[in-house]
Amino acid sequence: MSIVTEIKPNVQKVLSELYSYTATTSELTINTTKPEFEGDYTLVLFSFVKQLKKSPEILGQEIGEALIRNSPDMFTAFNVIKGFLNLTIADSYWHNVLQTNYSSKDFGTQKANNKKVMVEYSSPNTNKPLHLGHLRNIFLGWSIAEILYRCGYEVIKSCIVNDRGIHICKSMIAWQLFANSATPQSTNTKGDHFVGEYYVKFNDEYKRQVEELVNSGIKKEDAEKQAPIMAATQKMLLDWEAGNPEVMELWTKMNSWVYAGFDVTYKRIGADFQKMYYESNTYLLGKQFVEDGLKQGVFFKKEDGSVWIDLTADGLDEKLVLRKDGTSVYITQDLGLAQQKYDEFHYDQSIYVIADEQNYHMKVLKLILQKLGKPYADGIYHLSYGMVELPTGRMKSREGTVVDADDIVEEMVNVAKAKTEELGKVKDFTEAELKELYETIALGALKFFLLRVDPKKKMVFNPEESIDFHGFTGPFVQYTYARIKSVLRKVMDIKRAAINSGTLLKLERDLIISLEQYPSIIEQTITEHNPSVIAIYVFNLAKSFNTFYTEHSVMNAESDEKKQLRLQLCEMTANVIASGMGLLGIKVPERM
RNA sequence: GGUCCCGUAGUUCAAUGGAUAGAACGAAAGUUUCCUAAACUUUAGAUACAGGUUCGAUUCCUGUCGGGACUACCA
Repeated sequence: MSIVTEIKPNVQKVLSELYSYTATTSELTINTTKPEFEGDYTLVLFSFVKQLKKSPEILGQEIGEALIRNSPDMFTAFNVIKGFLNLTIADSYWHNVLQTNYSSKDFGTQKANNKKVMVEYSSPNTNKPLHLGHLRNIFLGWSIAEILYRCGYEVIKSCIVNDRGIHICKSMIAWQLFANSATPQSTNTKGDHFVGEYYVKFNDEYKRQVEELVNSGIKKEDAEKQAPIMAATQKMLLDWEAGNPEVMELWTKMNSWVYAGFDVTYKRIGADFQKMYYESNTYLLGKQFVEDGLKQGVFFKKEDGSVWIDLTADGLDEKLVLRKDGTSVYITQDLGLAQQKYDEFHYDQSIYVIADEQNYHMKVLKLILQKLGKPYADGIYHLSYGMVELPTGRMKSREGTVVDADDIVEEMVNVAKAKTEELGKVKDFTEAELKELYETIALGALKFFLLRVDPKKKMVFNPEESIDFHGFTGPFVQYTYARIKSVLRKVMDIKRAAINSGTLLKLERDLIISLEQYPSIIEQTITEHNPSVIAIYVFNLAKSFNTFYTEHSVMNAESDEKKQLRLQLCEMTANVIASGMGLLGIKVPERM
């Protein structure tokens, strides 16, 4: 139980005893005490002033005295400033926190809870390589899955691959036209990049053809339809839908190139999936919903035969669910896929990591499922995240301003290498160890950078400035860990006795207080679906440790008791850093 | 037009309605005979604007200005 949840019943008891007032837990506001005041945690008194008809000063005095009287083991001092009751928690309490948890590797995590949750993330198109936006998605999805897993959920990571449609045909057509049978192997190109090149070639050629037609006097709108390469693409899509063997073969071949490329990237950045869905298999799903929906009166049919749902009462619009030609649209497929996932896994929750441009779409999806009375509808959660933008604005593939995922990882690795060599601290590492270290630091920096911001908010990535290993970064936290391990390596053989007494110094105390908050931080992360809470926490913890470490020696502590205490502090800090970073998908190096 | 999101130091990000709005980078100045200086310490610097709600507002409400997303029988 966290210190805050322990303080609350004590306060409730006091309020009841002194004033016969019953306070609910949520009425009590308890914050950490600001550094400029004396105390560890602070009870905000203003909310009781009116009901209890006493001044904040008197209330604070009376409550403070009663708390110490009732629980001298927990509270040792208090002071009242304005409407704030600052409480000092007993050293013995903090000692106990440390003693109980310092060697635990899974402090803050939880036992199995028999809940099953699906996390769908990444969800790429198979016509181009992954970019920075995908990385935010992937790191977020992986992290939230890991956090839930470590907190007792059964987690199924899934991915819906957008492997069909007009955009896929575009790269296929361009390959037919321009590739001369070239392959990733023959050109020594990573498969997803190889296919992506043809997607770009398509657009270049398309633009050229449209321009040519416009110059010959055709209206732009018509030119866009008439361009031969576009007409060929449209035809290919029809052929694909008809199952034309030649087209299917090309499609299979090119997609396999892309998958081989994705696999390399996924492996390098540590992404994994238990279940892959392919849109080519799911795009016809969902039609059963149309029947059911019409029968239930949730959907209605227009004169032309198209089927709709009226969501105006919910503040949304009318939404099409079936075209007049009887084919399904995107939302229909998603209805079908949600059902298929449920049939397969019977999830309690289904989290979709999808960019915020689809907020409306996801709202509609959930709403329709609720209206259809699907038992799994309420468990659907859209983990919406903002776009990653460049200083110049939004990334646009057509303008070539997309930051490629593989490129940025490689660049980070190069910086990690250069910086490591410059510092020269690991000259005895083998080649393999160095390579691993560079990857650890590079991905640590990148993941931390993308995860430290609230997912809901859009963020800016500055290619020059974002590659930084100082300050609020992954490498800063990793470095703190490496330093601690360096100390601990030196005392491997020392037995650590239990330390239960002794006055804690300010910086020792600050560190324990911070460590104690870790479980609550994880809980907050889950309720908010927001890993940035952990990133911010773990950074502050590292900072807190560094301040302590600079000020107080561990090896040459004032007494053996202090030395033991600080070793425990070191070990617990290292464990929490490793754990927290692990929840973000970031490794921590023993040395760097 | 309608719906929704966002405007915080020069820049990138924080702040369950709580104290004097925190960090980081950048700028300026310091710290190493001592456990890793990828560190630590200090200084300067911000809530777009106008109202309202209340003991108290960056946070909630209204309006203005500015930015973005969505609003396809595209996915």
